[in-house]
Amino acid sequence: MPELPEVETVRRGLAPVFENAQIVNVVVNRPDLRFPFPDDFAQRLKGQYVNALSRRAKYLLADLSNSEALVMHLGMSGSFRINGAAQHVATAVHCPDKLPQHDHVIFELQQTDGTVAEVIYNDPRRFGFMDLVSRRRIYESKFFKGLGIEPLGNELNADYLQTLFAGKKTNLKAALLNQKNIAGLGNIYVCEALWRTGLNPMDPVNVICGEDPQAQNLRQDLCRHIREVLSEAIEAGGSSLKDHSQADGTLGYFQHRFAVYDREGQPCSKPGCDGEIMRQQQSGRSTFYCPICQKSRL
DNA sequence: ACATAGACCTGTTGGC
DNA sequence: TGCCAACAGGTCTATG
Repeated sequence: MPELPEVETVRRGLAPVFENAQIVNVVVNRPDLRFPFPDDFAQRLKGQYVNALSRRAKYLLADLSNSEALVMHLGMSGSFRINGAAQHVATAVHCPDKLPQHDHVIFELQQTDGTVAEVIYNDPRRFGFMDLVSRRRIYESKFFKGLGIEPLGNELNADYLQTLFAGKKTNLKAALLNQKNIAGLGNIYVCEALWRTGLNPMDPVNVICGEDPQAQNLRQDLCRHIREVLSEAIEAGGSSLKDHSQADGTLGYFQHRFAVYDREGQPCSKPGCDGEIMRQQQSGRSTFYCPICQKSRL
């Protein structure tokens, strides 16, 4: 589930139960996810208050009262759900003799009104991970050091792309996926942003570099479309592939608005374009694009 | 410096 | 129905 809009959706869903709550218990059901849990993970969390739940790129950050931060990444298949008492019963009735698969971490969070909420991290593929990092030095930590700019902030603009891409030959798809350039985009939203801009994913980044007006416009358009597609997706509660849901169980619906992603063979929806969406592998991952309105500029 | 392939995992889907 | 290959929202490493 997790590119920037999905992680932001998760953050918004979890913030009400995490923020200002006290972590009264943590259950860890295995020694590792993608990486081993840090030493004394549960003990270090127990008793802490959560001051804020924020996001950087595809990471969630819980600021703790002991000045550590809980860093969480969802990998490919990580998700959270919040268990109220009622839902607990419902689960028990539904599958009485079976524990839910892949529930790896359970946070018990005491709310300011005294009730306790359970937040459960589930991750079938275990590409996600959690760590504890000093809050003050978090941006020097291995996860955040070298991470590129936030695409929704002011730093993403035509000049930034010119500086970043000038003289490079990397293809546009790879450059936008590279978290060192812009942090938070993933396979879906890169494909969508390039389609909106009419850029060919296989073209080198220098097709949008230079001082001529057309290149400048393309850079501006790309920035604008990146921001737009991410904002619209956040607005829609993210994209729910498979049966993936938000923390409260509702589904995001941006997947219904994909123009190219997972639409191989379907007609291009750009007005006046009669192209058909193609799929092509780029460094091992599927790229979706319209060969007509995303023609190469070389 | 950069591109590509492979690795890490499990689950789902589509073809035969 | 069963089996098998291909594929999946991410990122890290090794190799050319």
